Amino acid sequence: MATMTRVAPDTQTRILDIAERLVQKRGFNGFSYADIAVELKITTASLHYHFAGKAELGRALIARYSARFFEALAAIEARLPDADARLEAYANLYAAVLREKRLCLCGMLAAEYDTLPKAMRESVLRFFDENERWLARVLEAGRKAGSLDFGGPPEEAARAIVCGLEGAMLVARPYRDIVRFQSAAQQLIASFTAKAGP
Amino acid sequence: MATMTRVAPDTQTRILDIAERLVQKRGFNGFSYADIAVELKITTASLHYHFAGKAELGRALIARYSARFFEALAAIEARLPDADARLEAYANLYAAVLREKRLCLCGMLAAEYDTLPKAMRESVLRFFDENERWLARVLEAGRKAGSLDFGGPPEEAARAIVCGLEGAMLVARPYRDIVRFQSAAQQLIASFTAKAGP
DNA sequence: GTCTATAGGCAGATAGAC
DNA sequence: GTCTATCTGCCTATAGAC
Repeated sequence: MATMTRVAPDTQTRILDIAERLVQKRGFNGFSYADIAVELKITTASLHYHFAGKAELGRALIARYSARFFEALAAIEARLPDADARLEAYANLYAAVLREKRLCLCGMLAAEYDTLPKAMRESVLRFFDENERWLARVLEAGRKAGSLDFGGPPEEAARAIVCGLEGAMLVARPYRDIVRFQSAAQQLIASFTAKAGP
Repeated sequence: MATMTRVAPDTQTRILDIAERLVQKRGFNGFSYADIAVELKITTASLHYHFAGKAELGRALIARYSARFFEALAAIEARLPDADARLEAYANLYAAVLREKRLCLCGMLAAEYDTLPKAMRESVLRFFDENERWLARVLEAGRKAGSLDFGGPPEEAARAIVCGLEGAMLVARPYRDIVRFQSAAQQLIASFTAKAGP
């Protein structure tokens, strides 16, 4: 069992925390080592001790972000048995990010994809892939159980959900309007939910 | 009546053409005056004669892109009387952009919103606003005519469509997979289309 | 691990000649 | 309109001391 002790985060972790926020808010091309250094009150030279270059830092960011996200998905499965509740919880993961006025890390990197170091590109796509696989399983199970209703293969439905939620974040964020996101997300999920009735 | 004569584009237009492509592919923070200068075979100093700074260039890009987009919307209305056909044509505008491996200009700028010169921000939001207004009118008319079917106010449905299409471009582009976009767009539109039936 | 110092490059921008 | 020349600033990155 994990202990409850919270130790102060080490330098590597703090670098990742700051860099993650900067990428999600300003993009990978919108921040510099200097931004991190100022906030952490160390020099840019010291940053290079922890991460050889921006590309390596970027790779580490995606790896940590993905790992945490997939842990959150596992937690949803452990906590909620129903497919429709799982879908709602999934959308709430996105909402929580938006509430901090951030974009999904990989959504932001998708926009900047053409300018990313090669080492980062593949792992951005794998993030989406794994999201879609998880959603497809949820959707398939929900359809079998009768709580969800949609036509076509669950993989395609899963892709539409990822697209819809990423897009809702992208558009809602500059308006600073969480309601805009919630509305789009709710309509999206509703279009996969079985209608009660005759 | 407009003449059929195509004159060679002037320098301003060529600058805008190149810059537009660069922003849609690489982002506003992902290209420089030097990139344009090389391609146009003039110096960066000359660029400053046509556009005082990058912010002014950015403003001009949004203005031209928006104007053309709204012209395209007017053309759809002139050509297609049915709401469901108009929706499909609307999605095809996005698909045409994606086919050139570009993101929507304002979708890209939405991702970079926090780093944009102030002069550019407002016009990005106005682009989305006007898209939503147009869609809301189409949706409302379609519901009255019976070709479309959805619950809630047309303004909210319109927002969900903009979000869904922007997101589908964002995610599909790094995969270089137009089918991924088409699938998401089709599901989205289908969720607003009246079902034929008993 | 963190620092100072510095390299080398690229960014956006301007002055002034033609 | 376009050029050369130049500026200032920021960027990533490295060498080497502590």
